Amino acid sequence: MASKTPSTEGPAPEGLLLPVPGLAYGVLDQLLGYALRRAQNALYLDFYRAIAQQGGPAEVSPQRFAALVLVANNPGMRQGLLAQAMGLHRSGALRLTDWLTEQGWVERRDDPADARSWGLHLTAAGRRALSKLEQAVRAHDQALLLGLGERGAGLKTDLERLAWVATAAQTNRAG
Amino acid sequence: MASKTPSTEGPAPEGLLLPVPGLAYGVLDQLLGYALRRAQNALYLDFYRAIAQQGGPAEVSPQRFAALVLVANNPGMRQGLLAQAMGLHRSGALRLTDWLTEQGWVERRDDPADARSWGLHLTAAGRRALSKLEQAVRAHDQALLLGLGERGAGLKTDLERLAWVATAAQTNRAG
DNA sequence: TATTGTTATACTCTATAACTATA
DNA sequence: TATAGTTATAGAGTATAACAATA
Repeated sequence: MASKTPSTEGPAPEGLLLPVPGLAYGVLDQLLGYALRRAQNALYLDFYRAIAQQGGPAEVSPQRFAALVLVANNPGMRQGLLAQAMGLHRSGALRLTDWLTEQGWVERRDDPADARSWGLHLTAAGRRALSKLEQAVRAHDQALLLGLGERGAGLKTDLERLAWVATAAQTNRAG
Repeated sequence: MASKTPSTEGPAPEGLLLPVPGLAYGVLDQLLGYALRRAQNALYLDFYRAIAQQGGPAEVSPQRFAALVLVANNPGMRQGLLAQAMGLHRSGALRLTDWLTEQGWVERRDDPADARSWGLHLTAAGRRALSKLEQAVRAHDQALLLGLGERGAGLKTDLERLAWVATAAQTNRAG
């Protein structure tokens, strides 16, 4: 490895990433990966709009939303498991949990099975917040599916398969 | 807007973001957006592997690769245009250009039409580097398409459409 | 000895604001 | 007065390493 292993660096799409008329994109136009990046960028930005518009609290990133959903659906889950599920380091899951706790949405309770661990639980306020957020996110997603027409359903399946293929490629190459 | 407009915040997927067996994902499993995030995450990580494996210089992120391609295909393009094409602030394009220049891949020349601007150009080394990188990236992308079978081609089209739909949704909502 | 969570720190990427020089 | 690029700085997000408590 040339230097520090950039393996887990962040991509961080930012502003709108759209084709600029008159610009030549070369290979990029042919790459599935670039099309994926553009789509992800657009959805990411739209996610915030959807939440803000709905009156939901800003600062709820897709990641924070995902964490809230996971805790809601897996009451008592450990922080470390949250980290694993979200592809984060333990310290990252800590920050995430801190933030959710500061919002009053999540609670750390003692884990009866292991005194080192926390069990994460939604508070009543967390359930209310999630309910609103989930509604907004669902509507947002539905609108996209609608815009895609009949291909929408297949797209989701294809993306899941793509994630699988890319991961398998990694495993093969690494292992 | 509720607070500071998080509009252009970075998502920064990190480690591998895969379904953890036994964990309940709730809505996430139903969301196109989450499937997209997972796919993007997997491809992003695989991109580095593909480049590193091919012997290419590490630290070449998808973004840096894209910038290199853009400069190659639009000789003399201004930094500001690069920023626009990549959804970045001017200062971000500056850093990006600085890095490419440090690698000896890109050169800033005076823009004959506007003394305030630079014209960005690939160096000979840049052309060589791009040639190697492009080969690796193309192979990487091809492997993914292959893994997807007949749905691969359609997927790219669908993603482009999805980006368009999400962007239109934003514009409608904002405007 | 390994694991869970924490703390402190550093690194990367991005944006904002103020500045220079051109237009 | 507006634009291109720069500089300096701040902010969000992540990782690393060392530590305490527990397994």
